[in-house]
Amino acid sequence: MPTASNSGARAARTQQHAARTEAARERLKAWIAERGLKQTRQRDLIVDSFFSASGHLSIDELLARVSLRDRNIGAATVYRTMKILTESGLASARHFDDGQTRYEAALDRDHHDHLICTKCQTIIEFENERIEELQDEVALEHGFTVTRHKLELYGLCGKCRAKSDR
Amino acid sequence: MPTASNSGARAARTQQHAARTEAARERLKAWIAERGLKQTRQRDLIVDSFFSASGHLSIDELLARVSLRDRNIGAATVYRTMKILTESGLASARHFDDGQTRYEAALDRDHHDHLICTKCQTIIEFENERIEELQDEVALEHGFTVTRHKLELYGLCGKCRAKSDR
DNA sequence: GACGCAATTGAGAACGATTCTCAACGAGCA
DNA sequence: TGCTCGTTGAGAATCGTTCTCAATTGCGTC
Ligand SMILES: [Zn+2]
Ligand SMILES: [Zn+2]
Ligand SMILES: [Zn+2]
Ligand SMILES: [Zn+2]
Repeated sequence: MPTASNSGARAARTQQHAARTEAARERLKAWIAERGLKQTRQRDLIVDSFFSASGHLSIDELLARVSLRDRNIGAATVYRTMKILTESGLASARHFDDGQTRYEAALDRDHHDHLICTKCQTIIEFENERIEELQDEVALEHGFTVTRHKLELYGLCGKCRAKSDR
Repeated sequence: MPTASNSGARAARTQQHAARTEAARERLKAWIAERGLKQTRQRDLIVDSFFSASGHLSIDELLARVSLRDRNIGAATVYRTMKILTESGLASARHFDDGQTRYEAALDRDHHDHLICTKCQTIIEFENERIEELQDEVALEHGFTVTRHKLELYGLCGKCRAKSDR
């Protein structure tokens, strides 16, 4: 039974990713056409690899996935494609404290912030409406108009703390 | 009268910086001695330049100040010295979204977060106890133990918004 | 004050992430 | 099918930062 429900969950996730990839490709196609750009085999492959993965991918990680399908795709193309995805609003770039830019799917996604385990690199997403409100209040008190913000909590996740407590 | 009060305020600030610089030098001396390191003319000059300035300095900005007093001090030495100040807890490194590390004095300073104007680069500091509490709550809900966090609000300050509204 | 040695320094090389350059290639359109 | 440009891959270039190394200099010891 656990096996069945696990594979069921996995199948659902896969299907969800497939739908998401599909939608992303549609939107990108339109965005690209609007500006007289071109759809290429490389871009399709990169976009596919990106949306069929989950989480917060670095260029290296994405390139690794892409290379499995076509080892001739260069890093520059991956950088260029992610820039396009970011500009079109389909992905968003995040700069955590590990030195490299990470990208996450932004398609129909709400705003959220992150909890990051400094030991195992697990990233957990959260939304807290009250914090968002307080941020606006703080900004207002200082005469600021906030256009974006970054809230990252770094620490140890439950598993890693358990290990280090031992 | 405004001139007098301005110069008075300036004098008070200068004096405050002088006291701060003094205290920092004391502490650094002890910290350095404890580990068998050495006090050098270059370090003294850099530490002096750093603490007598205010705000969030980049290495470039600090090096510029340092160079006014001794044009032979190399960038590597500034990097090395700021690393020591950071490790000793006298300064803290911040990574805003402009690509370079910025340092601020951390001597007897409470935790605070930042509001950053993306137009004129003004940085305003704030503390909000309620936000800090909510962060801990969020972390707890996810089984995390937070060791540090980053909260940065990017937007336009009052002045810059007024200009762009025109 | 001189001595010895480890710590420090400055200059430039090396680094890692990212962007740029450029010649070859290939989408999209007539 | 042929043209025109946008795109590609590889390597050079860039930028902030760290490393390397030979020369220098604190600083405890005599
Ligand atoms: Zn963890
Ligand atoms: Zn996320
Ligand atoms: Zn401003
Ligand atoms: Zn600050």
